[in-house]
Amino acid sequence: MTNSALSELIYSDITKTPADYEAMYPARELPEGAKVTRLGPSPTGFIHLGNLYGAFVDERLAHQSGGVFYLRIEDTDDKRFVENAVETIISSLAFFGINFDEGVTENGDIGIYGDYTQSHRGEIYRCFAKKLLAEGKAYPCFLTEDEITEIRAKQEELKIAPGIYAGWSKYRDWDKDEAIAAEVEAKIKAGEPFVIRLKSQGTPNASGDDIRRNTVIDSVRGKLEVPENFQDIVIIKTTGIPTYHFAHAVDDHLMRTTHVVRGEEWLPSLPIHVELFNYLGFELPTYCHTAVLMKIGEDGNKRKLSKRKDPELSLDYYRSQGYHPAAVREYLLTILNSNYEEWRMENPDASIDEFEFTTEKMSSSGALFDLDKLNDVSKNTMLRIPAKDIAEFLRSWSAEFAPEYEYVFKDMALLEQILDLGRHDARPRADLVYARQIMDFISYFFEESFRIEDEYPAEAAADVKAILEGYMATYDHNDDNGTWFDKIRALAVELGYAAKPKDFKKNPDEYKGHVGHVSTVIRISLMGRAQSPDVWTIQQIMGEEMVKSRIERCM
RNA sequence: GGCGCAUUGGUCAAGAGGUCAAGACGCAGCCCUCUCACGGCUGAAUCUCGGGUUCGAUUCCCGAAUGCGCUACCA
Repeated sequence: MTNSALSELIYSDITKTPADYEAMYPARELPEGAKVTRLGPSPTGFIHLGNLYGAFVDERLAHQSGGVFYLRIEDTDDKRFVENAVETIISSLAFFGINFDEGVTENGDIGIYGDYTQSHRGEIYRCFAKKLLAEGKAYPCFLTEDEITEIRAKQEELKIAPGIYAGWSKYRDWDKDEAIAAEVEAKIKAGEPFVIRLKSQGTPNASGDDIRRNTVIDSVRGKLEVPENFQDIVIIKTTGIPTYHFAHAVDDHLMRTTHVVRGEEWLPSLPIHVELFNYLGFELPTYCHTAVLMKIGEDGNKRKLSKRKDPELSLDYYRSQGYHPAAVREYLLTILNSNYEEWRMENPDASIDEFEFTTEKMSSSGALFDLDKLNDVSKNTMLRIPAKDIAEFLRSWSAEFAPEYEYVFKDMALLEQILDLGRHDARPRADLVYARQIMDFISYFFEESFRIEDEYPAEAAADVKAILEGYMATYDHNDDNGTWFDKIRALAVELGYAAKPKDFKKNPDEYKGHVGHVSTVIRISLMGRAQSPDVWTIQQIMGEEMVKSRIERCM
């Protein structure tokens, strides 16, 4: 039996040839330098910050170069499928501003390079597997799980590399032994299960200078000396479904991907991919192996690493806390490109599209996720978003994650005023970080959530009634900020408090306290807390009626 | 165990064979100030370790340590 006969025996149903697919999926006509990238999530629906991080690289690379960014569903692992995962993936990413030009969408595929779901592409993979079989670059392997375990045990004993490679599967060299050839043929005809393995040309267990290496340029890491592969890895599983490695080679070639962005956990399998592309006669894409994002424990600053299933790292966590997508994007960019932050300081109002993102500026060591930094970036980002937009954002956030705040959105014009408080001053306030925090920050504006949280300052506790009565006696809602405060100062002096904090500090024995203490009494009566933005401005937003009723309530 | 990748303050990081080793977040103090925030100033804090190359290494080389990853018919 020849290789070709074997390939026919196994894949008699495959009538197309690789050339047919090459013709079906011609090279893309794109401007010079345009990059084609893809995101290939498995459909578990679980997206974390790390996925977003990688997706950003893909998205920026493609859209900055006038290229194409497409979504391919990598569902070759049948055990992992979760219902509605695709919708979740698309909507989560869209929420953070990641949009695809091509590939899988909620309403079917877009683009001529499909199908974009790997489980629908079986025929294509088998066609290329058939080609490798016919060329003697792959072989059917009937080793059972038990046999493989046995082989592994033996290899461990010998202290050599585990796995199936030259010398370990008798099916590898079936064509050199008539008995095995006959066995293979009989097994296939009998319908026994088997996998297709790559027949690697590498030298097993070479060491030192004997290891042949290929030079691959990684866009993030620079020059990589990739050792040659010698493992006969599985390319088609018993189920007829390809492994990631094989699907990657076939898909990224046929879909004409130019840049493969993936986490550094793929680095060890790069040798396999180099050999596969080589065998298949495909041009190697440009790889961008990104560093993995790690996490810092919220309790203290213990260094806690984290991969998947960490709720802290889940995208939904940030959505439910109410971080604005622009803030998360901004944060990700600052850790993605070391020169971004600097650029942002120089171009505070520029669109992120104007920033030239490069893979060379990416760090090759993993960054720890830093919540403090996110919060800082967020409050500055919020400053650039109009109050009207923030109000809308909060409303949709509340509808999805925190319906208990419904009352906040009864009067959107009022909410806008509240959110804009102090944001247009010469030195604008940066109080707004994320939705949950904002809800607390503005809670005193609403009767539903107003409550007295802080105690009156000790210096003025005895005079609360006098202060509030004095305040009401001269209160005029039409006073301007200056007049209003002059009255408080006068009241303070009248009651035996220093007009300025400095006076009190100099002669603490001459006064009960200072204006600050007096105004804190007013502040607490109105806002329930000792710290807040400017009282006069808040009063203007609250309106005369609410001001008076709150003060009187405390008298 | 083997292999791969990584290693500049607490965190993110710039950086070049000779620098007082940028900057940001966080922290501390001071200033501004009716509180807070904003802003300003100041400060504490870093080149993982050991060899080598060199007149000189944080920077180049080699080891080690540490961390992470891979070592599947998972991706």
